[in-house]
Amino acid sequence: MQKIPNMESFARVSGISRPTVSKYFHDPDSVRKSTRAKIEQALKTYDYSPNIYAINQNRRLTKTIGIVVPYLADPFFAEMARNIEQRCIDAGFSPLLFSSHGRTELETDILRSLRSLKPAGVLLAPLGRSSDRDLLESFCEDVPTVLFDANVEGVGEAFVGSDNFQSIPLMVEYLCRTGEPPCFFEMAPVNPNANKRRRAYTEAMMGLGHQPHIVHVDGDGWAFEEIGHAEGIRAIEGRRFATNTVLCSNDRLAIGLLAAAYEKGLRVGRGHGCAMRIAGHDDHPFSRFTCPSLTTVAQDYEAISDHSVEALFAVIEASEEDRQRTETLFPGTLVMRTSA
Amino acid sequence: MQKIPNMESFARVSGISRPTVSKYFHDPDSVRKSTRAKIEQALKTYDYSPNIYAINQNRRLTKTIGIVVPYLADPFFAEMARNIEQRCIDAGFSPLLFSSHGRTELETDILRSLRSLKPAGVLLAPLGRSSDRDLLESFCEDVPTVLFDANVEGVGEAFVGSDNFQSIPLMVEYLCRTGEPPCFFEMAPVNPNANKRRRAYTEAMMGLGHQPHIVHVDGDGWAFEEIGHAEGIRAIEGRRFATNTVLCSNDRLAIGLLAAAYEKGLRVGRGHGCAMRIAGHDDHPFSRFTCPSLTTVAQDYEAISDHSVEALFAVIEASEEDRQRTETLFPGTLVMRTSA
DNA sequence: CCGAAATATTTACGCGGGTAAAATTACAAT
DNA sequence: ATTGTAATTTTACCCGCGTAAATATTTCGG
Repeated sequence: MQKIPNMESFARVSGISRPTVSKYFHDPDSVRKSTRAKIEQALKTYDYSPNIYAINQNRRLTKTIGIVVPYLADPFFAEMARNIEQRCIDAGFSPLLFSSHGRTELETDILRSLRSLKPAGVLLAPLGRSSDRDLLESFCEDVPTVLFDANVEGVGEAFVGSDNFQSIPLMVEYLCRTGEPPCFFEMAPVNPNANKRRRAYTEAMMGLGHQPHIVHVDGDGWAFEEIGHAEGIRAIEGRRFATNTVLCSNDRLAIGLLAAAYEKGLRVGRGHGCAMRIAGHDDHPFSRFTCPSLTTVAQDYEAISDHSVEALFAVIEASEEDRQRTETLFPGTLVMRTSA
Repeated sequence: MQKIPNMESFARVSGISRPTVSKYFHDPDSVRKSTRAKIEQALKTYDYSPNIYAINQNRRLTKTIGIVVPYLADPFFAEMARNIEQRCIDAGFSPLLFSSHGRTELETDILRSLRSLKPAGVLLAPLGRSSDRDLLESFCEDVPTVLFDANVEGVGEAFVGSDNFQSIPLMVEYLCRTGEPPCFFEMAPVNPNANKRRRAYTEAMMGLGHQPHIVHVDGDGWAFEEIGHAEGIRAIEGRRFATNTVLCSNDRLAIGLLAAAYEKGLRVGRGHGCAMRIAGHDDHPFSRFTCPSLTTVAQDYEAISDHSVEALFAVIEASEEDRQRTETLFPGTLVMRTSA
């Protein structure tokens, strides 16, 4: 199949003028039927596709959409990104995926290069605490941006996430009802969610008339399992868990703690002969396959990603005026498995 | 800080001609020192960066590098991609990351749009069996491509992966030496590696004078843990494992089988009181945190990604002539944990 | 079959910057 | 100071396509 270098030549061989061909590529239905037939015939005979760079250079807003997640090696974000990507494709956009890998410099680099790509919009799950707020703000002024997963107050056109103040009490209530009230196992918070979860835990416990017990451990970065494991062992050895039930700030931490308990010979579960109960939060894709399987709260991945995308499209289509920032929180659902 | 719309204006305010500024942006050292100082001074005073689309449109080879993996929700590929991304950035390229999500159509879509991006090169971990070979071939003719993880015979400028015929025998030998000879637990192969591993297993067993036992289970797609779990339970119930030791085709399958064994009340490990031993292959990032921790063969992630990138750079810099296709296999190392 | 509105196509120009070749400059050696 | 040469800078002309305005064509009521 003969390759055609540019639209000019392609227009010539299809017997149509170049601008009409250009119209066709933007919207095949915008040209006369007979014209369209001619073009599509030519498309079968010759190998041609418009040059992406030339297309975008002279257009005010491109068809690309940036997706930025803090840590792609976390299957939670990988799944989320997958969902979002698909929605964008379905809507005729070209998604570009970036991961900050938990590093502030990378996030800023990504935003910088994203800005020069002039994307139609960006879906951003920010690092959170360690994000460069000034940069974020100025970025969001240039590019329609929807935040998801982690909120940064006042930044972006919308925020979509899950409602920690609903999900954590849900779990606390369940744990209290079925056994000893839980301690809360957390690490240094990487984003606002962690803080909210701690507060939600404390409030829920107080509400039920129990004394909250927070086991706070050190550890930086995104190697949550590692932290949960190493610090879990230390916490167990130091008898830092006041009750036999531990609610972890997230599933990955719980997976680490599960490994710690196993190593220390503690049987985890709610049956007889079990020394401890462990619960998580997020319904991580691997939580079904831990031993024992992890009782957790499922975030509504799909609702969050779907709604994020829709919110972004709404912003893109709306004019500058209606820039009413919205925050949407989805409730979690209890996933009872065998660990608690 | 005042925004400057294009290079023309920027050149004017810095008192230099546009083409010289253009040169500067390609290589700051290629202009006279005094010129560079002027430009960098202006860069501090005004806000300007060249338009990406305009830059690339008229250049034969861009500075973008495509990275394509079959399934990004698999932390193995996520880690790999992270590594590769970083190397590309360090070398002054702009990596773009894509995931086929295990679907052939998506892989072809990605390759198609990648081709029109005119990337300097592409690092591709193909789906394997379900890849569109014709498309792959024609793609590789247009774009310098290095395959990694899964090979497609004869396609691309190079292949970099791990040596299944070294790693599997390593594990088989270890398992035979320390207990009952292993069965081999596998699912329908998604790529050539799976086939190689089965053959390597069979040969290794024969070589040691043992009868190979292959437990082949059904299951499509990339939900390996799910398959390992569901089919693992059936295999255990049906007593399909001829010995108490199971070598899984990969870690994710092993994670599923581990969950199955746990549910069936079978204690896994090599100590007394253990009913079975389970080993994996890949050293998946989560394998350290399974219960019990998974004995496996570590693929040399870093070596593979590093070498892939270097191979690609070599191809990019070399001329058309020296297109000697190379295959590089890295050996695995035994990671003894507690499951076998 | 006519004429006006609605569509479709063409004309003409611009976008932002790459890059060969010409012109200028710098620098070292006479 | 002069000259030769290498390094820089300019000149000049593209690239491939978007898009407003002008023109042509179709559609359709009457």
